[in-house]
Amino acid sequence: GGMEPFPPPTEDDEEEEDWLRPQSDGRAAPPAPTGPSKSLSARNTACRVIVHIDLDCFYAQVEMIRNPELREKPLGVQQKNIVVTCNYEARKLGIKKLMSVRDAKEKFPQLILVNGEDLTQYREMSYKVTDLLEEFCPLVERLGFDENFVDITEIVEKRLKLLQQTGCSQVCVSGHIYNNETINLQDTMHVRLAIGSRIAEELREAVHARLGLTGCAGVASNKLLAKLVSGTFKPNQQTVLLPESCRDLICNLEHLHKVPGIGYKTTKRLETLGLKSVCDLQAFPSAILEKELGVSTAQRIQKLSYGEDDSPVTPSGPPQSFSEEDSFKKCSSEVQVKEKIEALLANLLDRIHKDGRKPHTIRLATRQFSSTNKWFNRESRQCPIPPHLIQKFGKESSSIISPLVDILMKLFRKMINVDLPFHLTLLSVCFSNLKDLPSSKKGSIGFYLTEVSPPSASGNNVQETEDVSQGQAS
DNA sequence: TGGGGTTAT
DNA sequence: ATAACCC
Repeated sequence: GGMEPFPPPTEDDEEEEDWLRPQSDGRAAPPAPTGPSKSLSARNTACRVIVHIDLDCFYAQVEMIRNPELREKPLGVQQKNIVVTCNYEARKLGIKKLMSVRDAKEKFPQLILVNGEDLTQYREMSYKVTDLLEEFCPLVERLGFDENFVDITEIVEKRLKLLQQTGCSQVCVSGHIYNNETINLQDTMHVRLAIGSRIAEELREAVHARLGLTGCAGVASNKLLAKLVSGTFKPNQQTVLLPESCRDLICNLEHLHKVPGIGYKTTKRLETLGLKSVCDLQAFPSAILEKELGVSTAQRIQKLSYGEDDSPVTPSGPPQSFSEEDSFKKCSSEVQVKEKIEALLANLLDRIHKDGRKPHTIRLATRQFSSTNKWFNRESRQCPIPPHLIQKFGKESSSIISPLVDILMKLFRKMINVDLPFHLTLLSVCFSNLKDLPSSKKGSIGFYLTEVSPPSASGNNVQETEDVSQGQAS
């Protein structure tokens, strides 16, 4: 049959091998050689086909899978006093994301709430989705727990050639076409996007069949557009954007803040300049914009306002950091701080153990109470983890936990003067700078990299974390 | 407003 | 270490 089975079969051909194999580590990859056999997606930015996959009310879906009784009932996922997300039964009743529990109960007192403060289940399901998408194609970039970008240019290219060989002139679109545009078979980009829509359908179907999750997809020629178009038909549907409707999509955005990449701060500054809409930004003199925001941001966001985005789909690979945080009304003694830290640490050590890599940096973050500006006043201190402790990460947590608590308490005292009264509303512990095992195995790639690597400018390439001048919190 | 994440400076 | 961005 014409349908291809799910992981693309390793069938035929020459240079295919190149892109089918993800590098062992996506981000540590050396600068790409610009040879003649460079993959098309990286060479040609104008002709890409990108899918954005956005799971429907992700946390609520995970909870409904865990407890199917909740399926047909209005369900909210609660963190502290907030309903962070809810299923569609609840949305029908007017419950909104990030609504306070008070408002939600007022709207509908029988609303079922489950606590979603522990992200473990969501995180695990999230990576199952990403892993599944990676079976189709190595270029998968995560955005939060519930969104992924997939660069399917190469798959589309392969199917296009197949179609051309068989002389088949029929192309069928899956799902919606933005603005109800019609496909022009003479236009090769139209045909590519149509093929892209079939692949998007297959991705969504695989996610549903294998994991039981539904979601939306957007198909377009870059990440910005794919993301924007994926939301046009909302639960469990998909939409493809043809180039002719690009303007339409971008100009229909009611506000600058809706453009991914233009956040709270830059929206405020743009408003200061008198800009209100995306069209305002398109028409604004670039020289003035550059003076206000700096050349790089100015040029980037002005391109975004035209729907242009040449940023690549960067494979996320394994996480760069592991963190856990807890917020509360009040924490005001060192003893309380220590208790909170111990709880955060226990879960983190478990996660790091399962990951297998070793963190080389540890960070503590706090939020201090302040009546004005309650959000955003976070501070942090970090330091390298002493080498003798790094080794112990794989083993039982019993021997490593108390030295880590000691380090974290030192970092805490560095941030907070404990001789004065304090009032914390959040504590967060983060492990980062993750490395594979010390790995001095002969014959492994690590052997050659560590032994042959040239001396750094400082003349020391071993254990140079340089996070903090003193080496450790003191 | 939660409990996470990323990259750039 | 912070600031911006994303969910």
